[in-house]
Amino acid sequence: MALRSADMSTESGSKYTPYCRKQKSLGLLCSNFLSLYNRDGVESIGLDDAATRLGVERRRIYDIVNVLESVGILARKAKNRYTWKGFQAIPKALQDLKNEGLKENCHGADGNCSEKVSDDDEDETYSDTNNLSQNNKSNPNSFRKLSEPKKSGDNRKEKSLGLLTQNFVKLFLCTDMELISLDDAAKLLLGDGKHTSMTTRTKVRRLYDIANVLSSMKFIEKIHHPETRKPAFRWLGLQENGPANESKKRVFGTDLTNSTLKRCKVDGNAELQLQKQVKHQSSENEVDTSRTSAKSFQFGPFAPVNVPKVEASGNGKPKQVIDWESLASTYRPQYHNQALRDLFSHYVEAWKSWCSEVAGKKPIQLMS
DNA sequence: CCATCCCGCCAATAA
DNA sequence: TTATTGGCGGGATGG
Repeated sequence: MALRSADMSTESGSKYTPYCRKQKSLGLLCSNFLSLYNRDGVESIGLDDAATRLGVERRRIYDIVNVLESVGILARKAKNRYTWKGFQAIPKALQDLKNEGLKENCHGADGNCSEKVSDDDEDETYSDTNNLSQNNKSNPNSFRKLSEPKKSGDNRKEKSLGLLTQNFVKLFLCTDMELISLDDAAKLLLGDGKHTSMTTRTKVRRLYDIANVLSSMKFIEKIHHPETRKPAFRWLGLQENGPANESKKRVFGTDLTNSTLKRCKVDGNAELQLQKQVKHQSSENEVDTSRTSAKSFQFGPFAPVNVPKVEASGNGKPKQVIDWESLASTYRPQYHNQALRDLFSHYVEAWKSWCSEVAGKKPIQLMS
């Protein structure tokens, strides 16, 4: 149902939709997802609900959810159902990842450790649904953890987006590499040299997906290698090193939220055709009329936060961080559902929560 | 050109 | 069986 695509028929006179790819990116979707569910008392998230409200196919929700789960924000509860853990769960999840990575690592006595972390099932957040040991005989391998079985005839779980995400993150957390290109990551993560062609290609594709999501959450950032000119990613999420207490101070760049509605390119007003069903009833989660007013933050009278390529906007300072609110508002999402409308106002709050709950500490640059 | 990565077919898995 | 999950790679988009 709802085969939605670039469709420009029906009226040969209207502005044909240009189809801006960025509007459909996983990064944007992630931002929207986060904004949508970071609200007050969200505890359970239904995949169908998410897909509907975000206006995307189910498949994309799986992508998002898998990577978010890898970082602790979500936890799978049941079929079609995830539990919202929130940003506060991130630090621990990352710490766990780091520990695991460190443990699994350091194989050889060599100083150089090119890790090949591989399988590792669900992260244990202790206080969690402890499933009963319901292992049936028909599952040969259920107990296996360390000692990478190089004969990975394993299930396809090894290739899951979630695991890839975790391993990717571990790379940043456990290695001294501060800049990692996706190509290198792919080679590193798929261990031995059994590829050479499409294997890497495919892996890199997945890493792009992951990187987009992680970027939208500001865990990583894409930059161009100074010398090599090649694009790579740098970790800028919170890192541990907080001895016992973490300072709850500022995080990444101060946000300046401008929620100026803006669109990507030509206005696509041909999107009302798919409004055949306008059921705006709150599908599943009851929408409580919580505080929606952007009380806390005032939108700075900011100009045109451009997005990726800063190109001399009216701003004199070339220093500029891109945060996802701006990002999201810049690319006018054309998902239907007017729930999206509130999202924008909630971006600010979401961001605030994120800042206060998580003690990001990498003192990345701040403008001003 | 080449880096990026969306779309959705269709196969594993779960109910 | 059907429904849910989600690898996987073609090929379009954007630079």
